Amino acid sequence: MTSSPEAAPAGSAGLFDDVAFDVFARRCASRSALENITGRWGVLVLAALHDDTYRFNALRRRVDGVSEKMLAQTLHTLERDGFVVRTVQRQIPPRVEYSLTPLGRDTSAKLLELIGFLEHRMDEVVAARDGYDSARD
Amino acid sequence: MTSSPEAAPAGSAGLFDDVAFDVFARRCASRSALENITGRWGVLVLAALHDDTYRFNALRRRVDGVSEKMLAQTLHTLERDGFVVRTVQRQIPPRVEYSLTPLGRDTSAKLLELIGFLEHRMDEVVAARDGYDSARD
DNA sequence: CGGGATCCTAGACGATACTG
DNA sequence: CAGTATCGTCTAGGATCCCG
Repeated sequence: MTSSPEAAPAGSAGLFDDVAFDVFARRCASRSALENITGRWGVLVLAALHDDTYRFNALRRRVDGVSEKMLAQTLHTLERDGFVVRTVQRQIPPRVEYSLTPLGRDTSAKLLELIGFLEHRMDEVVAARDGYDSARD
Repeated sequence: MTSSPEAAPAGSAGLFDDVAFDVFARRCASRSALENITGRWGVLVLAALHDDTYRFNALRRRVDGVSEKMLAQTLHTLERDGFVVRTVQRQIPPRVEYSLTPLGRDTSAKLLELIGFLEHRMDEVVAARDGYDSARD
């Protein structure tokens, strides 16, 4: 195996010492990949695509608040990283569908777990916020 | 229990219909909470704190690339949301330790799963990037 | 319908300096 | 050591227009 310039520096393995990538290292490729899937819109797009394939505007409606520009940009990034597949059906009007790769599906499963967990324990978060805020009016 | 203005609009439950929070809703409190834990520095801080308690500057060294300002800001946000605890020991020089609440620990466990999964499959991501980039030089 | 191109602003972010 | 304060930069992100 040749050396990968994007991997973590040799000898600085992070959480898992059996892999060459370390998100804690600033320049490691896994850091940017993590940012892409946990980014503001990345998480939501991946989570949405876990259940269904979506067309652009349907996805835009599903991910409440995303602009056209950011949705397009997010989809490009996720496609480049191998999480999302873009399928074009030439016809009038054009029909473009977005779905997940196997990698994307496994990733979104993890994200869905996180989201489900968070939604189930949001009452604790809300309580913490209330306490924190009222403690310093 | 009184009605919560931050919860998802009634009738618009998202992924999990047994909770009142929906990250897909723009104004739901769970959306901002999700952003706080999956944000650029939030993930890494929570992941770092899963194993150890850290002092400010040690954490700064651990999370490669974070600035003082962003670390302080991230810690404040996570403390407010009830994920992180700040413990001050008055002495000279001052000693301040950051650790996780039970909620924070459960959350970081999920994040660690995601990170581990990603690092283990980064070769697929790297390959996808190579293919994508060479396809349109 | 699916987006690319442009323009613009708010806020994210980093570097530095300073305080207890 | 553990921050806060200030300032400047930069880019994420929104609004708009337009084309196939």
